[in-house]
Amino acid sequence: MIQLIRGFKDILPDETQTWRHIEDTAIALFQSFGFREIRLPIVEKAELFQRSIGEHTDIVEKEMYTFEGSKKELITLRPEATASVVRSYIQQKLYAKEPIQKLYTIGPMFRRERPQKGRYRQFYQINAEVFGIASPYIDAQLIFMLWTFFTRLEITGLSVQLNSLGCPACRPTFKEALASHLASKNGKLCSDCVRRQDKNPLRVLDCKVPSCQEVIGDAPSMADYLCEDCARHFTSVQSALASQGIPFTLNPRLVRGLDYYTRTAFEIQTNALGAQNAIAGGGRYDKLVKMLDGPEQPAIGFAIGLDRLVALVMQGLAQKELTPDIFIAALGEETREKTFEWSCALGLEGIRTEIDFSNKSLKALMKRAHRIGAANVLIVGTQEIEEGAVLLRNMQTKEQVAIPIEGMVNHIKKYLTTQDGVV
RNA sequence: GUGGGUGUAGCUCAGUUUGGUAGAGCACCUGGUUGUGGCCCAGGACGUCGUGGGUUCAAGUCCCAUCACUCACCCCA
Repeated sequence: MIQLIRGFKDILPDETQTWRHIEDTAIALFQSFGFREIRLPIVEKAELFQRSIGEHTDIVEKEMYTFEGSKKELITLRPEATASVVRSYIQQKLYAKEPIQKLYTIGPMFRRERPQKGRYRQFYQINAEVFGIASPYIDAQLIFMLWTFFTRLEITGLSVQLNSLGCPACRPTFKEALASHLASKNGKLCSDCVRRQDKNPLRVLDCKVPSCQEVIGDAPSMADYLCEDCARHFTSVQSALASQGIPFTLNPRLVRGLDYYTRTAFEIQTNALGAQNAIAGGGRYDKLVKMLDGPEQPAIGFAIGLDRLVALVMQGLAQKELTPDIFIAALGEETREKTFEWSCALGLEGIRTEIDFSNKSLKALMKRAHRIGAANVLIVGTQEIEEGAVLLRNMQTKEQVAIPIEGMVNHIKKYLTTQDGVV
């Protein structure tokens, strides 16, 4: 037996309803906030991610699926969407027509990590990005939209974690202060953090090793080092969020995994999925467009982890099964031609119809109809065809009525609507 | 990449300690009811015991390897 690849998964019909529901909810909401869909390739040049995400991030160092293309250039299965959106914004010169672009995209991402609950090597995200707006109000609006999204999905147990990562003007000062603090605690850091200390000291703030937690406890906080502009921006975001009643927690240790973030960073966390508690995250990346050879345009965006979200939604309400309105129980080969024709005609009318083409006893057919949850069974034997009327049985009330073959589809339509009215 | 747990029927699992004819419940099929579902009763089908090797007269059971799933570390959505 050929099995699927480690860390990948099939999404079966029992789940796809939920996926579609979530995607529909997101699309409807995002569109009301002025977002338009963009669809991008799932492969890009490796360089795009190296330059945007950062050489010294775990994603780039060890998690990307990279292979050699025909002209021996390195090609990567995208590990995230923002880089591609930015690339497209620049390459297609979307800014020329209108610098302000609000875009969303839905699709798979790939990272070679050890699979775990809520973590797959191919995982799905809904991304939303806003280009060309520097105002803190868009930060707040984006978070407001994200919060509304989860509210509409009736997800509970969520929190918004908020932080500011500063900008190139103030972050270096903070990095220095942090580095000297860490250096003073030499010997108390875990091996990973010793490595991070030089390359990316901010990451140490995120470490969960108890001994590191101690060191972090009295470490300097970014909030104390924000420059005037960043501080004002951050305050405005907070008051705008508060004015909309969005509950948020200031989390000075919230660090994004990608190097391109500046200023506002946020994450939506759940308490219901074990260790994989982040179901959405994002932030501002004001320098990235320029960094990738585009114009100087500010930007902000977020990503929602669909796999985890589906798991949450499935924990809640059971999804509605799509059950047949009509099950055609055809008795014997002599009825096949007619019942086949009717099943097509009913399907055309939007009536969910199921038919069994095998030669089974009526008992077996009734059993199957019951099993798949059919609301009604159309019983058709040679006798019915001769008499010009077939039997329609309501599986719940057990009531059976004769339906004339002449104009049958209309009769059934009428019957179903009165049925809905009664129920 | 590191550590723990688990792989036996379509599903949930027992059997592994102490090697000796592969099991239960649910689901499925047939019949009881000659053309009517759910409940009941009777019968039936379904397994290379994850895979490969080894030990043994004999392996689901012991040993080695390997794969997959799973949880945690790590990372992140």
